[in-house]
Amino acid sequence: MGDVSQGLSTTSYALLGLLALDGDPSSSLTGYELKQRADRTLRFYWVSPAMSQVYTELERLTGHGFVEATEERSGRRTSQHYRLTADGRAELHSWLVDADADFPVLKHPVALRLLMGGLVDRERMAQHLQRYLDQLQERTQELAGVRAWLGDAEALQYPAMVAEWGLDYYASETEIVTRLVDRLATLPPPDGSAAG
Amino acid sequence: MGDVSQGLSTTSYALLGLLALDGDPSSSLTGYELKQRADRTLRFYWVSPAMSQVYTELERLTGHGFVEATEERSGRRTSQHYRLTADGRAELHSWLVDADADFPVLKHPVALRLLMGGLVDRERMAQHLQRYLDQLQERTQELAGVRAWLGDAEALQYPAMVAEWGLDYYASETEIVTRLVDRLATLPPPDGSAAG
DNA sequence: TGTAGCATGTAAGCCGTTACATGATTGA
DNA sequence: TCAATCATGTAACGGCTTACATGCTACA
Repeated sequence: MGDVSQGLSTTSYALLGLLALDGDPSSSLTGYELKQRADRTLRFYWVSPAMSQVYTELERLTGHGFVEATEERSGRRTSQHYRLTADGRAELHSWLVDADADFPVLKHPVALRLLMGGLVDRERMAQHLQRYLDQLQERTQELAGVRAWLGDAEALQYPAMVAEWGLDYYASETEIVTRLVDRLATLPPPDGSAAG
Repeated sequence: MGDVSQGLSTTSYALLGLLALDGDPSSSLTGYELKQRADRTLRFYWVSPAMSQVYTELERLTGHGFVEATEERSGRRTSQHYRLTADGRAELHSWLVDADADFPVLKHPVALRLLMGGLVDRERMAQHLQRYLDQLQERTQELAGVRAWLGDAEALQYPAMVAEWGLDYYASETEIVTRLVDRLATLPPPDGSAAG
C-alpha cells in the first residue's frame, strides 16, 4: 500500500489537503469547486493550479485510490464529486509526518529587476517598486478577506494561522519596499551608466 | 531585430542580467561560471537553473544574438566564453523598462503543511517549524556572506540592496515563525481530530 | 594515483500552462 | 435571448530537473 508514498507531487498533496479540510469527512467536491478552494487559499503560498491541472490530478489521485468519485446528476447535467478515501487520508498523513519539507522557493520578478537597477534610471525602478506596493495592498486586502471568512472556529484554526502568517509577510514586505523606495530617492547620482 | 522582444523567459533575462552585471562590459563568462554567479545571488529570490539549463539558455540567447561566444583555449582544453552583445543589452534594458513585473510567487511547503496542521499532532507541526527556523538561520548566514562579499562599491549597490532585502525578509520570517511556534505550544488541545 | 573541480553537453520525462472544444444552467 | 457561471476535458508545448556521458586539469 505505502510503496508509492513518494510518487505524488506537492500540488497533489495540496489538493488532497483541501479535500481533507473540507468540513465533515463525508463531504465531496467537484473539480470546479476544488479549484475555487485553491484560488481562495492555496494561491497565497503555493500555486493555484489551472483547471486542466486540477482534473488531471484528480484522475491521478483516483488511479492511486486516494480519492474516489461519485457521479451526481441534477437535471441532465452530470458532475463528478470527489471524496478522500481512507488510503488517501493515510497517504496525506504520512506525507505531513514524514517528509522533510523543502525550503520555500521565492520567484520574485521585482527583486530580480532591482538587481539590475543600475542599468535603468532610478525613477523607473522607483515606479516598479511603487507598482509592487500597490499590488501588495490589493493582495493584503484579498487575504484579509480570506482571514475574516475563516472566522474563529477551532476547526479552521490552522488555515487561519497560515492566513495570518501571509498577512504578516505582506506587512513586512510592504515596510521593506517602502524603505527601499525612500532609499532610491536619496541615492547618489547614477553616473551615466544607463547608456548602452 | 526587436520583434522577438517577448520571447524570452524570465530566467533568460536573469542570466542576461548576470552577464551585464559582471564588471566591465568586455568581460565574458563560461556557462560554468555563470552557474556559480546564479548560485551566489539568483537562487535567493529566483532560481538557480540547473547546469544543463544554463547551457540551453546560452545557446538560445546566442541564437537570438543577445550573447556571443568566443572559444578560448588553455592547454588542450577549450571552453566557450559568453559576452553580452549590444542587442542583448538593449533587449535587457527594454525588459527592465517595459515589462509589467508579475507578482512574486511563493512556494512554501512549510506553510502548506501548517495549513493541514489539524491532521497531525501539535508536536510534529512544531518540529516542522523548528526545522524551518534552523534552515532560515543557515540561509541567513549564506546571504549575509553574499552581502559582505558585495561590499560597498557603487557598482554593486543594487545587488547589495537586493541582498539586504533578502536579509530583512529572512529576519521577518524568523520572527513570524518563532511566534507561531509559541502559539502552537499554547493552543487548546486538539480534541482528537488526528484520527482518521 | 586518484579525487575534486572545471567544462560541456544529450535524453527522458514531469509539472504545469495556454489554447481549444463542448455543453448545461441560472438569471438579467 | 444573451451572458455569466458551472462543469469537464484534450492537445500542444514550455521550462526545468535528473540522470547520463565525456573528458581535462590541479593537487594531494
